[in-house]
Amino acid sequence: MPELPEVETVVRALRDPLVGRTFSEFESYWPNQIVVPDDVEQLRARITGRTVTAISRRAKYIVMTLDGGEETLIVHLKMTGHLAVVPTSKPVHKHVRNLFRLTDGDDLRFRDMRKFGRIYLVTDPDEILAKLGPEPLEDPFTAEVFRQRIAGRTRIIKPLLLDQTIVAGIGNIYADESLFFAKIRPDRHADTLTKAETDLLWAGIRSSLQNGIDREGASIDTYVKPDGTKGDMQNAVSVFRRTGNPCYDCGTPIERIVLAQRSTHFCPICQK
DNA sequence: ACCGGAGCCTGTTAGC
DNA sequence: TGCTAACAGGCTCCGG
Repeated sequence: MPELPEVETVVRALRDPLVGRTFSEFESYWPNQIVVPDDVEQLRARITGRTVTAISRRAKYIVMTLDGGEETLIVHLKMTGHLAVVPTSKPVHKHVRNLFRLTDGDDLRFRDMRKFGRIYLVTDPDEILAKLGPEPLEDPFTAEVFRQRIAGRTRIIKPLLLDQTIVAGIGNIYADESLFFAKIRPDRHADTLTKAETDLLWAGIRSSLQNGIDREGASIDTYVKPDGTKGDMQNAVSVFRRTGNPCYDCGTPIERIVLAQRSTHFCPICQK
């Protein structure tokens, strides 16, 4: 499941093959993934002839700026999305849902087994991105800012971490890993955390996400890098999907519970 | 403010 | 062995 580190890895891999390239055609095999504009024809008309001038990431969104500055193409991979630049001559994989043809013999292909991924073409990116909380790895996101953003919140901490308006980019894997780092049980209510615990959680968010980026993502379900190879973060998780296996710190079997309809993994001894 | 549930989806897996 | 049902989950919307 692509979260911030996985999306960052995808963006870095796409930058070289995509920036400077021009869209020449667009083919949609599953138009439901296109949220805006309303119809495929409009999307096709607005991107044809446009050149990608920049690609970046905001939370889990991939943001492609097109020349002229009037259009921004935004893609969210959700659960099983996979975005890659491949030669047009290559057979189209059965899970390719939307295909952007480029002028020089390549395609930007959006593969997505479960069709949860979303495509947006907007003139103002804020239409999609404005509601997001701060980027957890950027300088403005200090421990102080984190404390303020959860101040007064009574919700259970794990679902709170998954709320993209509080902090952007954390998903199920890195929420569990951050809480393990901070030795906080995922079912604690946010208003019971001490300042020291909140600071530790802030550090846990930063270090687990950075570790994920350094290892080029966690290939636990279907996630692979644009070139099809696996990331390495799945080999470095402390608790995620390790149910029943011994905690690396104390040997106690990792437990699995469900919080807000999400499977949640933690060490019942290390995490208080 | 917060919670729970439905919906979007399909490949994999658990259970009969 | 072969079938069905449950499960996985990021995000949005709805009702309470």
